[in-house]
Amino acid sequence: MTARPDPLTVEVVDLIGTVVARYHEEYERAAAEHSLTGAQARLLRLLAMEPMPMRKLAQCLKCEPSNVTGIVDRLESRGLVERRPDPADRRVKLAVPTDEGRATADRLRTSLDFARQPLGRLTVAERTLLKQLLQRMLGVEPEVPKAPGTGREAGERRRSEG
Amino acid sequence: MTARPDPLTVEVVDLIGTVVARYHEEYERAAAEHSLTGAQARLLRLLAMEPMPMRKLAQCLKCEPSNVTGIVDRLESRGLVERRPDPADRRVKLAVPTDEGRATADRLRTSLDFARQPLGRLTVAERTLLKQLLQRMLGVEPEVPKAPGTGREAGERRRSEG
DNA sequence: TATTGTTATACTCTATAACTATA
DNA sequence: TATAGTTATAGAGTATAACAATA
Repeated sequence: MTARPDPLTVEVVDLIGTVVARYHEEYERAAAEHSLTGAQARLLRLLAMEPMPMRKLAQCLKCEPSNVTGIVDRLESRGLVERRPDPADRRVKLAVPTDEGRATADRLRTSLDFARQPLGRLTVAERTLLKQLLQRMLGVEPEVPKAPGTGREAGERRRSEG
Repeated sequence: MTARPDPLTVEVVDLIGTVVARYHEEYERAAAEHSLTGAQARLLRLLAMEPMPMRKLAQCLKCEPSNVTGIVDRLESRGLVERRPDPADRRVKLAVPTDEGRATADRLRTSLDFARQPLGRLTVAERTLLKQLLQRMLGVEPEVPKAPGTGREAGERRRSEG
């Protein structure tokens, strides 16, 4: 019967699944509003933060470099991205957003009000709490571990599944 | 400029983005382990919970009915799913998992240890808290609102640091 | 030789529109 | 007429393999 985790964990996982689904719908919707696919939107947002070589784009997007060629092609044909030679290494092409590309990326971010909409239901205290829980869940170190023992070290482990 | 939300909200949104990315990687990886695509895995898991007509599958998957035809075709050609006529309405075809399909769906669920892995880092109390926060964020009513004030008022704040 | 980016190929997913067989 | 499912079509993303230019 492939034992399931305890009911609480299942509930939380289901909730996370719902969050994931909504996040994606929202992302695709926002991208489509600008006539972009999800992949194009993700690539454009990456470049808006920092221009980079094709190879690095592939790493960031976790896909094969050959795919990046096509996605950048489509963005370039719409005047949102440019390919520039890297003076230091003539094999490398740097993908750089045009001014219009940057503007689109900016509007895209604004459209992504998944940020504010659902989170708006939470108080500041709750958001802080959620942040801490997600950080712990993801194994991310809190940014300011001032005190040596940040609170919950090994003391209160409590796992509940088989 | 397009004013950004406050830094705390941005941080939480970024964390949620990370959760979403990991969830997807994990899902695709688990599906690939069984030589399934993500879409095929999602459809098969739906059917394992409850056989349903093609039309309803499309609604659940939030895609066009014509897509479902192809996905079911591929699963059927591998012997994981069957199409059965609906006695009540001869236009309708019910998609039903075969025994092997059910077994695959079950193994798939087990592979999805995204469930236990990251959540294992949280104590039971933390998981409960996370559940409540996500429910509030998603606007989902807690399932047993016995008492008029369901609890998450101001009384039981419990943060573990900060 | 190794690396960067591209091309060629094949498969899947996706939406749209037109078709069929039922209702 | 309306509905369920399919087919046909086209575009996009994906991985693999082979290739050119450069290192």
